[in-house]
Amino acid sequence: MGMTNADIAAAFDQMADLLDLRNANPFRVRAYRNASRVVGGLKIDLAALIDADKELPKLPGIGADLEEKIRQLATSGHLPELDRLRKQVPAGLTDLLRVPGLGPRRVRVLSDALGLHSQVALLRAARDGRIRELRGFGPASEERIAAALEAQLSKKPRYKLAVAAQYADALCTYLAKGPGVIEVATAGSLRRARETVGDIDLLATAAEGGDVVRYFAACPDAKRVLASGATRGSIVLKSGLQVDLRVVPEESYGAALLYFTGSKAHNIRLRNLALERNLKLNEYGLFRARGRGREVGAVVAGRTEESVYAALGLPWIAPELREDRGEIEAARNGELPALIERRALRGDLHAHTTWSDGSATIEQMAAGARARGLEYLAISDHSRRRSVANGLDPERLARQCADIARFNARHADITLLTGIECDVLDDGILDLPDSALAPLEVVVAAIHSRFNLPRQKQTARVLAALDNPHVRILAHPVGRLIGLREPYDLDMQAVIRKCKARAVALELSAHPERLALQDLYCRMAKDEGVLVAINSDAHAVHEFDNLVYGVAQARRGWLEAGHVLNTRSLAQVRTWLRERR
DNA sequence: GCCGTTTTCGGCCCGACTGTTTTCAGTCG
Repeated sequence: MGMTNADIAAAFDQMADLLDLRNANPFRVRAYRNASRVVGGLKIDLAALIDADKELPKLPGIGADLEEKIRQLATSGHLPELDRLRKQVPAGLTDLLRVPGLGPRRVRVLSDALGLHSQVALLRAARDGRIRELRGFGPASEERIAAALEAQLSKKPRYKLAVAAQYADALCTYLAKGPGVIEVATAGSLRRARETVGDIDLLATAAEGGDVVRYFAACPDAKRVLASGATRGSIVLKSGLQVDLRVVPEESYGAALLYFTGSKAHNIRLRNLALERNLKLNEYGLFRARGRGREVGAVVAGRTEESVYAALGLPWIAPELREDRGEIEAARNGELPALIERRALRGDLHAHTTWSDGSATIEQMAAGARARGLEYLAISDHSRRRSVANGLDPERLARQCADIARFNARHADITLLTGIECDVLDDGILDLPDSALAPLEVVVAAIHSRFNLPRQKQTARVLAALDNPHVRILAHPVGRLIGLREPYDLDMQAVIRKCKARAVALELSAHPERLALQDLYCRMAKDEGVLVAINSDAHAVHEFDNLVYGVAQARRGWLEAGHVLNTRSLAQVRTWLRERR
């Protein structure tokens, strides 16, 4: 039936939406949302396991009932209960849940009182002034709904990590000069280094919060102020990016940073751990629980993140791991990975020059790499099929190799490796003949055409390319461009197994538009014993700076330095590159 | 719907802000 984990997760999410709208038990709704997240974050392919008649592993938050529903989905592609619910709830109503400020209760009011079942109809009603008459709504709500819909219908994008990081840096500098501000930090998905960021979360410490929030709201780049209170403020920048600020006293810094960094699922796990120890965790600290309700006792921890984790019996957990994908268990068992850091990278195995579509010469790129602490750099320009990129044919490639040899003879502070980013043609044949590839040190295979082949054909094409004995690295394996082009349809499990069999490394492109391998595939590669190469794919000198984002993505994928090819010394990398299987 | 070395029933994370109220529900993160 071809049900992927993502399909199953989507079905559970729809169940949650529909149950929410039908006013079901909120904990039941949460169980479905939780299950959706768990299934969506799995490395193993559930449908494949069921197909092969194997036992499903015990998954947290998935009991007998949800396991049975997973089986139904995997075998039939349908969930009878979901189909039933769909008939009971007007189509389109779940779209209204996506409107900021609207939850299940208010959507139900809109549906019952005005028969509104779509965002377009809702916008019309808001403009006609029909919303303000409803119980629980007013002129301000109507205004906000109209504004949110207009923004949403014209699509509110998520921002690439590298872009959001620039706004965050500027705001941190501004905030640090605020009244009574002691410390400023970024939190949220930005600190967890997710590949895209929906909004920016900032944290500041100060004795008096209200002044800081007012100073924040008056920031020159703010277009609109959404909220402004004694400890929290929220603004929209001129670029459309939303920024939330939280201000806490110094002694709560660690607890607040933890709380504001998330993820939500990670926080809930921590709060449950606290409850088990008769403690209570909130953004102000970890406290002894006293009786029921909101009353709390003496503070146990909170000044630093480390102190809170320690009081819960855990070592500090890196933000990139905080997704409730097993990091709590790993921490408890002392099995947290020693995550790779940027300084562990000793080289870069994919970069371009003016020989194809790069903007800098071989000499300039080498100097830029050296200035950023790299000891070696592979020059891998495009192959001839990329004619728009001035791709290299065998004759030009041979001349470039001679150039590189001359460079290496003259320079001792960095070593260049000869290479190519070679196009994979339609049936998995490479763009250059073996005679041209054989003398090279690094052949990076890449797909730049026919992205919409069906899954089976695309996979066969990639597997065939991997059978070429000269291929050592598979470039940006899913071809996606964040926000521009979806990943092409590929059986990554099969590709990773083939890489293992052929001793080919998978590239994690640090280019901000790509940032692929995605985190889940990094973990898959690690589990299968396939090396990852974190490469810049730099077309200009400053693009070596992107390597830090590649490293961040690798950290989200639980990778240690030992799992990454270009943390090795030049001699070790050359040995590895020469190996054939 | 899940979960359990005190439990197979009765819990389920927790607080801030807003708008619409006249003390609080709904939404959000």
